[in-house]
Formats: sequence, structure tokens, C-alpha cells
Amino acid sequence: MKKIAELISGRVSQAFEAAGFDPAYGKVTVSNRPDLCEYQCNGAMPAAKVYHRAPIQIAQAVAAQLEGEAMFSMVSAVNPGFLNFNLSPAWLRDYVAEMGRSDRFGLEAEANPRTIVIDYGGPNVAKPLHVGHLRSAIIGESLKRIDRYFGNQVIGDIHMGDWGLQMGLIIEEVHERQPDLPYFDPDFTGDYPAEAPFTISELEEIYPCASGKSKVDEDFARRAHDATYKLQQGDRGYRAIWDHIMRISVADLKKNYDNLSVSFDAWLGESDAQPYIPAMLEDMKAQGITTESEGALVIDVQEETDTKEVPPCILVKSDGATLYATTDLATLIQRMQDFHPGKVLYITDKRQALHFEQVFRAARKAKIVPAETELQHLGFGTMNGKDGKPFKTRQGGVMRLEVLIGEVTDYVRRKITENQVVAAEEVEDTARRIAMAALKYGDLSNQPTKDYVFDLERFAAFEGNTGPYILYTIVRIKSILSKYQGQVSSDKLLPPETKEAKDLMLALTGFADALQQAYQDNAPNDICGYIYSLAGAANKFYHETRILAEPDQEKQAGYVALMDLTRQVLETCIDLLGFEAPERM
RNA sequence: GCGCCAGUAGCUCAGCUGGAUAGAGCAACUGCCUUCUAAGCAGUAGGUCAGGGGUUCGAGUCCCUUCUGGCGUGCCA
Repeated sequence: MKKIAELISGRVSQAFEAAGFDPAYGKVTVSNRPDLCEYQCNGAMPAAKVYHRAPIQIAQAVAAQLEGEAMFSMVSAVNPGFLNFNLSPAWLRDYVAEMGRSDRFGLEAEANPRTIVIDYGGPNVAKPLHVGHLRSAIIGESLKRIDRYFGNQVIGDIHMGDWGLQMGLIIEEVHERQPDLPYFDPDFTGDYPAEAPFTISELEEIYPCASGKSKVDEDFARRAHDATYKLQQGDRGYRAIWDHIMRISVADLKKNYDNLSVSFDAWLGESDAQPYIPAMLEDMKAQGITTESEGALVIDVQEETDTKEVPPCILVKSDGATLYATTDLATLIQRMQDFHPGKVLYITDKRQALHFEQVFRAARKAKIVPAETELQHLGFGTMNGKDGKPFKTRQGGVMRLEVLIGEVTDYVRRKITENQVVAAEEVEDTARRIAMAALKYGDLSNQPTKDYVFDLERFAAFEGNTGPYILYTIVRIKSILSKYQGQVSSDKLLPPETKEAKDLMLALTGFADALQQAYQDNAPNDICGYIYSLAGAANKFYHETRILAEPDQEKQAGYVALMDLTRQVLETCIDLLGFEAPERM
């Protein structure tokens, strides 16, 4: 189904042509002066230059061609040369009814669907999730759903940090605390215990302890390095501990991401890329694209067209260890081999922009990724506190994600308990849903690339441009629908008679445009902007129209159909953002 | 030094390829609940779009420049 602006533009372009002008000037957009008209065309003004005629004359000539057109209830040429249009209620009704009958409300899916790998999350095992992981998870989850909605095959990969020095630190700390464990006995040949020698909370305490120790105790730091090395060389006992760490951490991570309604299709990590590294390095050397520089093995990625200096991508450090870039390149080999993606999208902090620039160039140069596979990095901004600085706890530490979610949920729970609309047994689930909406909408309503200020009061306050406001709108509609006895169908829509009804229909028609924009720009904020305006139109309609008390059955069915379609669109959109509405709130 | 990003109402943010009077929300003030959830709706007030040049019929938007802030800039991830 064509987008409404395309249909209108098509008709107006015909009129331009019929009046003797290039049809390309017939592009119509939603009016930026809703007090004057619903749609506008500015084409007469640029056309005036080409045809050496006054813009208003061109506009008038085009308007004359549209006389009697069923699509419009008003066409007018206005100084200096604007063409203003209002849609005829019957035509608009038919368009919206068609939306209701169509899959995805008439949105056309991707013509050339691809396999898209989205790399988001990026948690480190054995370390609790903190607010720094929030944006990646929220944005990634939403983009995954959006890409999928357009018909692409999407693989969300968590890409855990499960291989670096941190693992050696943990192993060495465990070694110190429990030296008698069989993992540390080189002569042990039996089966290692199935039970891990630590719990998740112990693990979360062990890492920072070891990390702190390594900074003041050189000998400990050296042993941790050794442990890392032994692990990477495949030491049987160390590998067994590593397996324990992974099992426990992954279970905990799953639980935490579940709480966020964030899910991954591939639970791979840096460790999964390690097997590809040796052959990759050999291949790069054989291709002659690597060089020795200051003791390190690097691949030069500077290009002639660069205006800036792009440092080489370091593959192997002067001490023989590999780095982040090496692992990322090897991961690309694994992804190309296992998934054959048409696109790989990375969602990380924007400060890593240069790193990905280097990795992408190296991947092309080493022919790991062919030209037809798109590589893209979406760098997001920092979540700041009210002071404009990176978000911290009151004590100045990094806030755990669970704590943040807990605070938002508590705040919301207090509110709904006061209001007493929600039954006691539903309070917990409702509070959770509203908290998610507050948190996610608060994040996603900003442009991903920008920093934003997290303000609990503002995000969870149930007024204004917030997630809860959107949920409230849906809940009000659901409340009416649940009380309506008749059959609900968009075929029962009637041509709008009031400004509120027409505005709501016009808002509904914006769905495809908003989603298209969000899809092509990786911009969930476009969906937020859209549903905020749709919710506003819905609330105005709700306020002006008595639906359940309407005596005329047909009118009532038409109102209900409009409400229901609005509900469907809103619920579809919030699902794409990654949250859901309760029944009551 | 070089590079990237940002600067719009008191606060938090929109503003699509340059188009009509720069929009929301919060905070402030004023109305509207015996009627489908007032977590709503309607309204008032609030701006030299960081400063200065330029391009043009028209600039928050494009170009140049200055200022301010953030980030990045070869062996962390």
C-alpha cells in the first residue's frame, strides 16, 4: 500500500504535468501550518525560477487542474506560491480503512530483505550490568525489532566480553582464596566438580577485588597475566573454571536481560572468535597487508582521501597479545561464515567510532567482508545525570542496572498504589511494565547519537512526552473496547465529521512514514515522536467524543473502529520500542 | 595541534531534502470531572535559534569564521 503522501504527490504531480510543468515539482508534504491546511506543496516556487513565471500563477494553474478531484475537499493557491490541500473525509476514511485491513497497516516491507547481525549488549561476564549497558540493550533491542518488522532476518548477538585479562584476574583470585581446588593441581587427571566453587554474587565480588589488587600488587598482576595466558593456551583446569564462570554468568545475564525484555539470538562472545585468530593473522601476512611497527603487528588503514590521520589497526601488541580489534575482526570471520549477513550493525558507545572505522577498513582490506555486506557502527551518547555529567550513584559509583530498574519500579509502584485503579495482584506486573516504558521511552525518545539527561522524576512522571503517557492512552482505549458489545472492524469506519476524528485519522496515516524513517536512520526516536502525536490526537478525540453513550449504532461502531485501530498502531509501535501496555493503570 | 559531535524558551528536547507566524513537554498561571480512567483536555505567558559574515525571492537548516562545551587522537575495551 502506498504511503499517503506518495498518493497525494502522485495526483499533484499529474496536475503539474497537465498544467505544462515538470511533475517533479508536485511533491506534497504534511503541512507545517495545520491551521491553514493538512498538506502542502511548495513546488511552484522552485518551478518559478525555471519557467520564469510568478510562483502564484503556477500554483493557480496547478490548482485549476485539481478542480473536482475527489481526493481533496479543498485546494488553494496562496501567496507567494504555496499549494494548500485538505483531504476529503470520504477519501481519508477509505485510506484508513484500507490500513486496517492490511498487514502492517499498509507498510511495505523491505523489497530486498537481508540477514542483519546486530551486535549489542556487550556485557562482561562476572561483572554486573550497569547503566552503561542500558543504552546498548535498549537501542539494540528496538532496532532488532524494527529491522525484523520490515521483513529482514535479524540475529541479535550479545557479544560478551569473556576472554580478556579479567578472566585471568578472577582465576588468580580464586586460586588465592581456595588453593586446594583441583583446578590448580597440575597433576589432577580426574573429572572436575560439576558444581562451581562460587556463586554469582561471590563472582561479582571477586572481580573488583582482584582488579583492585592487581593495581597495587605487581606480583598478583603478573600471576593474573600468566593465568590469562594459560587459559588461552587451553590449560585444562583453567578452562574448567572458565566454564563455571561462563555458566553462572550467562544464567545471571539472561535473567537481567529478561527483566528488560531484551533477548539475544546468539550468545557468543570474544572467546568464540579466538579460534579464528591464528589463521586470520597468517592470511593477512600472506596477503602482504600487515607490517611490523614499533614491535607490534599492524595493518595500515589510512586512505588517500582521508583528511584526518587514521592510525593503523593494531593486531598483535609488542608483547604478543591480541587486542579488541583483533577479536572484532575474527568475530567478523565467524559471522560471515555462520550467518552470511548482508549487514552487520554495531551498537556501542560513540567513543568507539574510530575503532570501528579502523576495524571496518581492515576487514575490507583483508577481504574478510565483501563489498556487498554493509558494516555500520551506531555510536550512542552517554546517559548523564541531572548535573550533565555521566550518571552516577549518590556515592559517585557506577550504578547497577538492577538498582536503577528497582528505583524506577518503586517510584511507579507507589503511584499506582495511591491511585488504587489496579487490583493488588496486578500491581507488580503493572509497575514493571510502566517502569520499562518510562525507562525505555526516556532513552529512545532521544536521538541515539546524542547524550541525554536521565531524570527519574521526569521519565516516570506520568505527564508529558513520556512512556507512561503513551501507556495511559492505550489503557483508556482498551477500557472502552472492553465495554463495547458489538463487533469491531475497520470496515465500520465512517468519514470523519469532527476535527478531532479527522485529525486522528490523519495521525494514523503517518504510521508508514514514521516507521520508514526510523528504519532507514536507525532512529527509534522517530517512532516515539510519532506515537506521541498519535496519542495526543487520540486523547483529543477521546475527550471530545462520547463513544459508549453514542445512540447512533453506526456512528458508535465507527468511533470504536477508530479507537481500536489507534490502539493497534500504538501497541505495535511500543512493541517495536520494546515495552508493552498493562490492562489498567 | 588535528579530527568528530554539540550549542534552539528558566529546564529537557523536536524541527524531514532551505519555505508561510521556530514547535512540544516540564516548571508558572487560568479554566474543564453527577458522563467511556483528570496519569486527560483547553488556554495564558515565555525566543536577537551561541556571536559575526556570506549564498537567495526566502536560512534554525547551506558555506566561511569566531567563541564555548564534550569526546577521540597506535599497543584498554
